[in-house]
Amino acid sequence: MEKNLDNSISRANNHEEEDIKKTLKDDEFKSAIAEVNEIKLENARLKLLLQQIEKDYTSLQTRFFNICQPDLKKSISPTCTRENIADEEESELVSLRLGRSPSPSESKKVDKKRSYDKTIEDYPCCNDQSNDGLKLGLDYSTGVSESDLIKPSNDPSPGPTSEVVKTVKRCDDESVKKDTGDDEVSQLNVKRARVSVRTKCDYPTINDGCQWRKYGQKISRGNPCPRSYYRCSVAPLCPVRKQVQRCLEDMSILITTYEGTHNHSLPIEATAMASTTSAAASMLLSGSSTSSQTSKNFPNLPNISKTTPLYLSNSSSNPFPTITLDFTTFPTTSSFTSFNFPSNFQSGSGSGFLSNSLSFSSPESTIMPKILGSGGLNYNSTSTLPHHNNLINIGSSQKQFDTSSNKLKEDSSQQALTETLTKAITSDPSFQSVLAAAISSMVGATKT
DNA sequence: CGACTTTGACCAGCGC
DNA sequence: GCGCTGGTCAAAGTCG
Repeated sequence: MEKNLDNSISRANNHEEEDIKKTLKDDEFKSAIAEVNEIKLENARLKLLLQQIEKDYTSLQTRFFNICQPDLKKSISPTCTRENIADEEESELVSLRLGRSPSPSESKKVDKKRSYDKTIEDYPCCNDQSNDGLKLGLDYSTGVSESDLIKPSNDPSPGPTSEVVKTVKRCDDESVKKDTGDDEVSQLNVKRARVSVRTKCDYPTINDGCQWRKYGQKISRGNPCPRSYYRCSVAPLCPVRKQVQRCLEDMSILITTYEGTHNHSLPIEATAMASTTSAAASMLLSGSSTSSQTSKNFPNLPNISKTTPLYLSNSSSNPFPTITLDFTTFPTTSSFTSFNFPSNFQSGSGSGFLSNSLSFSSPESTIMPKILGSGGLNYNSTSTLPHHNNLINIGSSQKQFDTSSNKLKEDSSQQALTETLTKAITSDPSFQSVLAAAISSMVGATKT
C-alpha cells in the first residue's frame, strides 16, 4: 500500500519535473524568439539607417554636382567634347581642378597651338587676355581619360615634358609682364594659388592617394630641413607639384604645399586631398572668406589662413597666395576628426613612393563620421535653424533611429533637414566646397 | 629593365 | 652687373 503511494508520488513528481522542464524550454524558446525578433528589428533599423545615409549622401552629391554642372560644361573645351568622354570605365574617377578652367575661347586658341595639355594647366593667361571670369574651386569632369586629354596625334611635334613646362613658364612670365589692370593679380593668383597643408606626420610625406615623383631637393634658407619637390606622376604631363618640408618650429609637423591642377582623372582615394585643397583654394581665390570669417563660419575646420608661404623666409620672392590648412591643431573633442590625416600609412611599392590610399581615421567607430563639428545645423533637429551656422552634424543620426519614433515624424524631420541643408548649401559657395571635400573624404575613407 | 631617388648644375627672378 | 635664392633639370645611382 505504501509502495503504491510512493510510486504514485514519485510519478507525480516526475510529471511535475517534466512540466517544469517543458515550461522552461518554452520560456527559453520564447525568449530566443523574442531575441531573434529584437535582432530583426535592430537589423531593420540598421538597414533604415544605412538607406538614410545613402540617400543623404546621394542627394548631397547630386546637389553638389548640379552646382558644379555649369562649370563642368564650360570647363570641357571643344577639343575635349569632340572626344568620347563618356568613358564608363572611369565612372568612379573624378577630376578635381584647382584654379581657373580655360574658357572655350582659350581652348580654341590653344588648340590652334596644338597643345591642349597646356590649357588644362594653370596658365590660361598665356592665351587670352580677355577675362571670361574666373571659374574657381571644384571643377568636376567625368571620365575624361588622360588619353582623351593628352592627344599625341594632335601634336605632331610633342616636345619633352621639360620643354612644355619651360614654354608654359615663359608664356606665363610674358603674360604677367604684358597684363595690366586689376585682372593681372587675380589671374596670377588663380594660376599660382597654393594650398599648404600642415600635418603631424613622422613619415617623409603624407599619403594623399596620388602618385608623386620626386624631382628635386633643396635646403632652403632659414630652415635646415631640406625641402623636397614632387610632381604628380599619374599623368606624364600633369602640372601639379607639391613641396614637402618639415616645420622648423616643430619637426613633427610636415608642411605639404600643393600647386597646380590635375589634368587627369584621379583615383577616388586621391580626391579627398584634391577636393580639400581645391576647396581651400577656392576659398582663397574667391575671396569670399577671410581667415576670421572662415574660422567663424567653420569653427571646427582646421585652422585656415591666407599666408605667405610658410617655408619662405623671404616672402617677397614668392608673390603667390598660399592658403594654409592646419591639421595639427585639431581640437580633439571636435567631431571633425574624420579629416585628420593619418600618419600610420604604409609605404607603397617599396620604392619610397607612397601610393596607398588616404584613409581618414576617427576615434569614433561610426560608419558615418561626423563632419564639421557639433551644434548649429543638426541632423536631428527638426527646427529651422539659421543656415548661417554653417555646421552640419550628420553623424548624430543614430539617436534618431534609436528613439524609434514613428515614421511620419521621421519624414517631416527629414524634409526639414533637407530644406535646411539645401539652404545651407546653396547660400555659401565656400561651404559647398568644404562640404564636397568632406563628402569625398568620407567616401574615400569608407571605400578603402 | 623600368621606375624612382639623389644630387650637383643650371636657370630665372629679385634686391642691392 | 653681381650675388643670393627658389625652382627645375638631368645624369647617375638604387631598387625591386
